[in-house]
Amino acid sequence: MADAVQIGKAAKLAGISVDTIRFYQKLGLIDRATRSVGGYRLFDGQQIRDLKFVRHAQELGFSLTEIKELLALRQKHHACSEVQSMLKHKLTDVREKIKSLVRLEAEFRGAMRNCNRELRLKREIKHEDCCPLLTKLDRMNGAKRYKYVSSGRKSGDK
Amino acid sequence: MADAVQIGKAAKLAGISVDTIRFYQKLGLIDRATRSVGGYRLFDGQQIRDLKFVRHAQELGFSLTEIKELLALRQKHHACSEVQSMLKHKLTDVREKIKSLVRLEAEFRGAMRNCNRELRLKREIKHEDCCPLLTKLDRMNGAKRYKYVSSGRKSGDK
DNA sequence: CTTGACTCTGGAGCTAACTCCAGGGTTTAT
DNA sequence: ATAAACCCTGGAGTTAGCTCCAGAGTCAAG
Repeated sequence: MADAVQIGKAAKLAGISVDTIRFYQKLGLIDRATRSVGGYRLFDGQQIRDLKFVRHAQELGFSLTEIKELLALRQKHHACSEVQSMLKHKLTDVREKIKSLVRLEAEFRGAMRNCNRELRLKREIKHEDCCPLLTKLDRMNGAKRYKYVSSGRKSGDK
Repeated sequence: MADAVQIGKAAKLAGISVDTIRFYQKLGLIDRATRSVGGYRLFDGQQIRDLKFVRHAQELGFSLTEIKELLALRQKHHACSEVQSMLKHKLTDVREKIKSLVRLEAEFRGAMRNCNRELRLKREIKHEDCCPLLTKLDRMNGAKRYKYVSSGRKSGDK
């Protein structure tokens, strides 16, 4: 049962980088890591699971701060209502994002269709009308502001 | 037609902060701003529209870098195919995000339902089982990694 | 001609979430 | 016993997208 692995292995198992694990530890996200005689961090199954927990929660749109709270809630394993209220928030969030994105998708699809059609009729039109996307962005009636970032992991992903 | 406004007014009209406008200008997003005798920036209708364009494009998930490209494409108003390819990319992006979020929403809803049911049966269960969300995060089979940020504008929004 | 509201510049600071580095120690295999 | 492959710490750097500030100039009103 003493499945203690060093940070490199842990990183591989959890699917994050060594530096990131250390970074999480600095933040206090995961702390109770034991050390080997030589001072190496040793991670057991539970801690690997914690790391994965962090990753998954991140995928679900929780910030590291929120994740810290979640982990805390989990420690005192109860407080269902607190988790619930975070959940409710997140759910609202997520629904808004979905709405915006669905609308966006439709607009993009529409823009593409127009674009294609007009490319086909190319010679007959003034070219400024060719890119309805740009026009659309010009005219857009401001949606509720939200942002998301393009999913680029810079490296450590190889 | 000479509807030239100063930066403060422009900011209000475009719905962004003065500092942000200057920041965009530094980035070269919008540059051809004329100046008054005293050196004040003056924005005309087109530039206000440009600023809104930036804001809208941001809402749609374009990064400032991408927006710069979009604006460039717009300048040479054609290059429909280039816009198209950005569009295609974005569309894929957006679809992925929607898929993740929809899955996420379902999970959240499920978690909430469980949570409620179990709260109702409270006395009969061991409390550790109460928060299926946490369990779920523990067990999750890693979705494709992506991130989005919670839509907080810090200030300048008042 | 003074006051107050606005604007200018350059540069520092901020948040999130890492990422990288130097200069060292540890482990393991040969 | 020495090299290769790990690991350690502390701290600096990165990216995106702002936000804030000081010190100074501009403009309109009274």
